[in-house]
Amino acid sequence: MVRHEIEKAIQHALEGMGAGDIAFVVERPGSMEHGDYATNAALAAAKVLKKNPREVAAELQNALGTIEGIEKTEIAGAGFINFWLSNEALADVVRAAHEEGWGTNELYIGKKVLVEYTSPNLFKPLHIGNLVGNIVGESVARLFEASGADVKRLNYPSDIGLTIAKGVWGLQNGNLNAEDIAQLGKAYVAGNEAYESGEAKEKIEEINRALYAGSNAEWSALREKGIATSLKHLHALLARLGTQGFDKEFFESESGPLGARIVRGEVGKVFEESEGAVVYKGEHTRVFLNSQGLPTYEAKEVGLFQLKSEAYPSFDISITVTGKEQTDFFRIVFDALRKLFPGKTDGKDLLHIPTSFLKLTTGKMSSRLGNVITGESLLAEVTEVARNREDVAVGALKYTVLKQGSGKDISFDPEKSLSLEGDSGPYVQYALVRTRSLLRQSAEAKIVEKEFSNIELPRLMLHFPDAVARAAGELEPHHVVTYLTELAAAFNSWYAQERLIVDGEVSDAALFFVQAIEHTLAKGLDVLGIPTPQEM
RNA sequence: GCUCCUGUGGUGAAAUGGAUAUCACGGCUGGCUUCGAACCAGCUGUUCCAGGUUCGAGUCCUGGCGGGAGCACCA
Repeated sequence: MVRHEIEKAIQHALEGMGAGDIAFVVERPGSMEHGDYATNAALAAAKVLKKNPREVAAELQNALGTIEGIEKTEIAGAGFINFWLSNEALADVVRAAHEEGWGTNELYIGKKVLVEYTSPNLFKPLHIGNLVGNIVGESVARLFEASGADVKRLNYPSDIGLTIAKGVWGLQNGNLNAEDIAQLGKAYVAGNEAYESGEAKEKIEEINRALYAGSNAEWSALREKGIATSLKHLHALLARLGTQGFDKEFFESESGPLGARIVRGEVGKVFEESEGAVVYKGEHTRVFLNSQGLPTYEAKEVGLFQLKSEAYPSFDISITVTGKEQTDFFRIVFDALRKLFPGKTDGKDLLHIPTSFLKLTTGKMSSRLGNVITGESLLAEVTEVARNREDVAVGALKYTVLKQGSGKDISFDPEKSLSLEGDSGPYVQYALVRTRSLLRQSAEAKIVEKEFSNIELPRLMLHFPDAVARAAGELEPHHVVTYLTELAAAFNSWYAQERLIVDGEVSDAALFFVQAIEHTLAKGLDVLGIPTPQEM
């Protein structure tokens, strides 16, 4: 890596100038006019040396000597030093893009990372929020993998509780088939209505208690059947979204009782009793066991953590992806977990990734679908706009979710996200498709040995691994999205001006170059979990 | 009320304390006998306000104002 060579040279030069311990960065400059890399080292050193920054820059520039791969350096602005790669170094970038490990880094090498995401309510259709969590979680998992980590994908479905009881009531009352996903959905809706209206509130609560206790064979059987149907359907839908199978699924029916037992054993130590409930007093008080002695969401997290650390005792980082409204909740729960399991949490990272709300902006869609927008109906709607291409629809959806930093709400307009013009998943997919189309057609052309040179695109490709590394380090996939859009735009612009295949002949060097772009776009999309179509 | 998040062109976003704040949409203008027009080329800004820290602030700090979320037995 040329960047490391630059860093080494600067460090060495600074030591010679008596400023060896200052912090500096070598980064991508804001504009390509400022070279391929820039450093603020002289600005930082000037402060320590109490000298004029531009003088320090000149001194530093002289002290750098020759750096492999660097053709030119220049002092600019307040005292930046800009670096330009040599043509040979840029050719190396194109070559590197053909290698297996292109775009990977070693940020998390040797680390075991647990990523829990999606976490649906079984019996209920996958909700838009679940969809967002799935998209973010999958990309984060892939970013960790690209950074050398051993990733375990985890799912934590809710398989017991009021939702399930409503569904079981609906199944029984309507005599519906628990093995049919459509009928299962109807059963939940019916149960929910009956509960809300008061028509069967007591009955459903009775079912709920019986399911927890396992005291009614018929109800329990309906529950089991419904769960199996629901899970199967869930896995099929997630596969369509490009989620690789989960390594493990933990269920609330396991985590609840386990968590309750652990919490009960720690009353008077980590937890205390208050108004008949068992609470944890952290930043503020949270209830872990309610006054009936039943585990709340909090205690279930305790059980879940126990299950996770039994399955993967040597994990280094444990991540939970959920809606951002749970941020505060997780802060306190993680705090409690550290007190509860010091041996299992010391030196480990427990992280929560908050996901944004997806706000649909078209009236058309919400009116057609009503208030409840399921992940599946959204996907169907977007697919229709995407000329019936589900892979393009998935790309549009995922791009929209991943293109911005976490914490902000996402406005999603199915029309605009699939607009024929830029800044969308299909835009990047389209650029990729063009490279692939070029490569296909080149296969039928005569390959000739001919010079080919393009500086612009290799200068951009140079920064691909850094974009992935930064996204992985910050847990912010949008850095990759931004980068890919820029690369796709640069490629499209080049493509509009240049012809590759002329009179049935194509230059071997040009072909090699297009392959490099194809690899970069494809690997970038892949790390986001966005489909990489052959044609559109 | 307390706590956390957030405020950037008409709209949606980007910018690890750095250089002339970068893209996209919409709008206007032009481009398909051409390797794919889901594309390309061109035209349009008080970073909410006021102070402060810094060689340098959209970014950090303080105080306002606006938006969102969370604050005891739901998940």
